[in-house]
Amino acid sequence: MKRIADSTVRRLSMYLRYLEDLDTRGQQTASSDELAHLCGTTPAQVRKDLSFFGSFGKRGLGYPVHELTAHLREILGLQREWKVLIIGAGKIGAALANYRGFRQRGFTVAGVYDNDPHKVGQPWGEAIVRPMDALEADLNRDDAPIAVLAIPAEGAQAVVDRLVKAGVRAILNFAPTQITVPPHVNLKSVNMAMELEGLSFALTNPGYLDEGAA
Amino acid sequence: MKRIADSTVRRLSMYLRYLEDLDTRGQQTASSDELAHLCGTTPAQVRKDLSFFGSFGKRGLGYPVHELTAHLREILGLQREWKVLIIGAGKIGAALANYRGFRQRGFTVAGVYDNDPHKVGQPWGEAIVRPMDALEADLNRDDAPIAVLAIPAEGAQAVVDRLVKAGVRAILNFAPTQITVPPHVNLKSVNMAMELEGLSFALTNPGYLDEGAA
DNA sequence: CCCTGCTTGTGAACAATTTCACAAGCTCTA
DNA sequence: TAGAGCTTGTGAAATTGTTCACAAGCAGGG
Repeated sequence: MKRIADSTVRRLSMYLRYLEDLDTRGQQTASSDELAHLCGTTPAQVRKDLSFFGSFGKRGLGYPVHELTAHLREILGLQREWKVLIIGAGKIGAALANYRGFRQRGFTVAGVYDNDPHKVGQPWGEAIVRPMDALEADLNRDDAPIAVLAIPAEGAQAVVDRLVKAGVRAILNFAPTQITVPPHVNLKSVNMAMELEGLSFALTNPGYLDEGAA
Repeated sequence: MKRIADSTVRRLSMYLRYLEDLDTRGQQTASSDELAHLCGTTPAQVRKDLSFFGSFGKRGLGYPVHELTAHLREILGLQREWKVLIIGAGKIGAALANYRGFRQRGFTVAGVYDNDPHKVGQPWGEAIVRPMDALEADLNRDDAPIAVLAIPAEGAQAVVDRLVKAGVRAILNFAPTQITVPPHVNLKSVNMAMELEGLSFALTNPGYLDEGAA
């Protein structure tokens, strides 16, 4: 019954990635210290993060790698398959679909949608690009719960509204604009321009100092 | 002399985007309330964020759109041109380079690098893909301060080490792996798999509840 | 010029997250 | 069985980030 911080979930995801590595290499146990070093955090943080969900470790020994991997997969909801709709048959969507970790983690592309008549009907990975207008009908049939929004900012909100109305319950937004959704829908936004501007800020204001404008 | 939170910088970036919009539309002033609604935050947050850098508003009126736009550009270091190296001539790099906000904000692609002999020498946007081996020599010549890492996880750290040694001072990492850099180098990581897993978690554990494992 | 209505700027209160510090507990050895 | 050496799990403290609440200040009207 406890709220889990977003940052915690992101770290869990990272723990999982490295535990999988260790597991493949046959390592039996890993200490919070080892995990912390791999993931660039602190041992205390690792222990606290995991403790929200149970006691998975053995004192004096560390965490059993294989078991913890399974627990994390379950916590993150990765034992099942997630169908993913990709909205926008451009470079970003292609990058995502090509990414092999995508499928390894149980995410499969259920469909690709675009407005551009030149793209509609073209093969795209293992799918065929479908017209945006088919969204609603397809959704009723397939019931894909996650949508990746990889279209320009203009019109993004309108597409989101359609997705939400059609029953999508989670959206990963790459459009560089603010999107609003009803509270029962989960939204995450990734904004590449924003990240670059963060770097620009850091380079311009070394050490994050306030230059005292006036 | 005050530390600025990462979240604050991201919001500044968002304020700038919407202020530019308002400015193009000829709007003279904007209140913290209006900005907050556009950006999905609170008026108090807007005022606090801006107050770290000065007093840009007029009480009773709001903020002068055009002026504040200029101030934010300066704060974020966007009056100058930033040269960006793209490491990895794949889909992600292409998505970034294609993105029009990229150039609008003063980021220009200074070079694209890849190891794949099939890609080296090919035209790529307005650049020509160069071999990874040319990195060091080119950097001495061009001195590009920002690098975008769009290569697989394997070998990412090695490439980063080379970039750092060659004088790169900011890195935007899309490789799904933990990267370490010396303290004088700025690093931001974007991990698409992690974001999707965050959605999976949210869908699996509605309301972010602790299911009380045992 | 004074009053009303509105909006900023900001210290102080609050909330969330991270770090600390240490008791509890496991394994191995003798 | 007792003791040494580790490492977990977790309340409490510290730190970091957000929200509140209100005095200060500007514009416009009478």
